[in-house]
Amino acid sequence: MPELPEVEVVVHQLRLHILGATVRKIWIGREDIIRQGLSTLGWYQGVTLTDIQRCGKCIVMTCLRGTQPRYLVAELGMTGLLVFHKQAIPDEKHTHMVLSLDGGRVPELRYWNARRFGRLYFLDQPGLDTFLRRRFGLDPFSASENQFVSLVKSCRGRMKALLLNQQKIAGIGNIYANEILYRARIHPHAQGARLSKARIHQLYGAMREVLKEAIRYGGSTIRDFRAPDGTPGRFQERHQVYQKAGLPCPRGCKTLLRRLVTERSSFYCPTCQGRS
DNA sequence: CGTTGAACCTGTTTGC
DNA sequence: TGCAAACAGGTTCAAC
Repeated sequence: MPELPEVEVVVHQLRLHILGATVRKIWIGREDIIRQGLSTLGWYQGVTLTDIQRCGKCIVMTCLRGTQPRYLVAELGMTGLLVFHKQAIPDEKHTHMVLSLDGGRVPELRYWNARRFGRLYFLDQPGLDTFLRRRFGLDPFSASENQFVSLVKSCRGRMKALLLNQQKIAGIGNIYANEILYRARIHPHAQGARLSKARIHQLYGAMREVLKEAIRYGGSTIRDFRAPDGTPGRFQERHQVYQKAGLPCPRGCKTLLRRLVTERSSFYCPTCQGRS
């Protein structure tokens, strides 16, 4: 569910509603949802949320107590949600954390996750630095075109795999990898190193356009995704290829879209997205 | 180092 | 209808 655009939408709403709020109480449903920092939980009582950012697909909240910062990092995985009200979640049994807040526009923030592929991390500054360094490569919006060209040129593997590799470029998941490659007319199995500079230029533009447009439409809701206020995304209405195998190519080339089942599902047009 | 596939979980959809 | 298999937005680890 949550790839860069969805996380960006979440962060935007969190900033509007809970930035500056104080954490009165933290309720944890099951402790194994916390991958790091369980023993530091007590420290967070009374902290103020002074900054909220997206890093890759993670939400990073700065928690200040006096002048000391620590961080709460939420990883959503496939089914994770951060929401303001219980009405926004399908059921109560997968709520794993509730922050009770003072001084924000909403009284609480809930972390819900049915499949529990995502986790929570309570980190100090060095812990956060290590976490970010080990995990995330270039950011699609901060990376220059030259940096992106070097990255692609150094890739001996498949382009789809490169776009999904968070340590190389952070934030893109299966939906947007497919949509980006379709827009750039590049085959999911094209070898990065063999693409011309002109085609990498296309890809760089397609990546930023698709992600930007998806943010503008509130992300994609396939099933569970909601913004914190409960609003579903609308970008799924604009998907060109994702989960559309068997339908005609939207460019009108009369070819039927296909699905490759190696790795994770790749959806593409065999005519528009020629190899290499 | 790069690639592939399985594993981690739960829920929903599909097919017999 | 009933049940099993397939599949789902992600990450990580082992094996090659």
